[in-house]
Amino acid sequence: MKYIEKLRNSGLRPTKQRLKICQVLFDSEKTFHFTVNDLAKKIKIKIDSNISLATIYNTVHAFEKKGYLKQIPINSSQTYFDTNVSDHHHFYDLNNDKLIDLENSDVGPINIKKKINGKKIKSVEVLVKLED
Amino acid sequence: MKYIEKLRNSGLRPTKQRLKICQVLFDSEKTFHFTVNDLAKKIKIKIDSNISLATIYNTVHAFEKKGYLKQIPINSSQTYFDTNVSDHHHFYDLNNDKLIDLENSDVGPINIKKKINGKKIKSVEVLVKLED
DNA sequence: TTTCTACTTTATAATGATTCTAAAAAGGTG
DNA sequence: CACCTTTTTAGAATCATTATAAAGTAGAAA
Repeated sequence: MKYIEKLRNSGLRPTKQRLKICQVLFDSEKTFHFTVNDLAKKIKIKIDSNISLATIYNTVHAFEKKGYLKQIPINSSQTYFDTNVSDHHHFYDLNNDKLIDLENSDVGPINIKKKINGKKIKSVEVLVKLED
Repeated sequence: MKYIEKLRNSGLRPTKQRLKICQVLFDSEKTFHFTVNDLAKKIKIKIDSNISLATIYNTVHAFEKKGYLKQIPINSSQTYFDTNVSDHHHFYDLNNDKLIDLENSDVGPINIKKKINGKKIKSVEVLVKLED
């Protein structure tokens, strides 16, 4: 099945639970943003099965480390993840805590002129806060 | 004293504790980044007095709401604040969890081309992740 | 298939930052 | 000073996340 490779690449055995998590994460047409709690609910609804939070955390973190998921840099009580792993940015609507993708092409090139000794840039992420 | 106005502007009475917090936050030559825990330690060392965490949280949040402090958008178990409230950005060194200011002039203009219906932009923040 | 071992899952406990609470203390106005 | 409101504080509560350890499963090898 198509998710086995993704799991193995992430250093995880393809178990029933993990394949179900993959289904919810990667089977949908559109990418989406989620917290671990959101994901747990979605799994319960879509797959009608209870997977323990520990397993979900474990799987999500492995995917994140491997680049199959991205963490969204934002201050919130929960950690937000994105199934869109392309190079892009976010709007954050302060009035309802919703995130909206901002494509790279909608921001234009960002040129970081300052260099830090011995360090290289891993990512450049823009967060645009919105209000009414 | 110079911090009384800042406190009153933030809707807070100038109490002994809050004036001490102001001293540590705003008396230094350079701006700095901190977590509430960092700040509590700094107060203990510099002012040699114990102010309860509840009071520090309360004061920091009031200043943040009023714009005398900024929250730094980043995923971390603790919330990071910045006494530099000018329009600027950050490097985040993943190897040691340290933040470094990135002045606006080191990034160049950022042009957000996408508009969201009925919403206005409150801030545009760039986070540049660094690694060895 | 059977066995064996390492990896998984899970419920539950532990952790740690932040928020809440309620009683005692302090601010500040008259 | 008197009074009332705000504040401080220690400690409890909350809540996301991580750790634990016992029972289950994957998968390689015989």
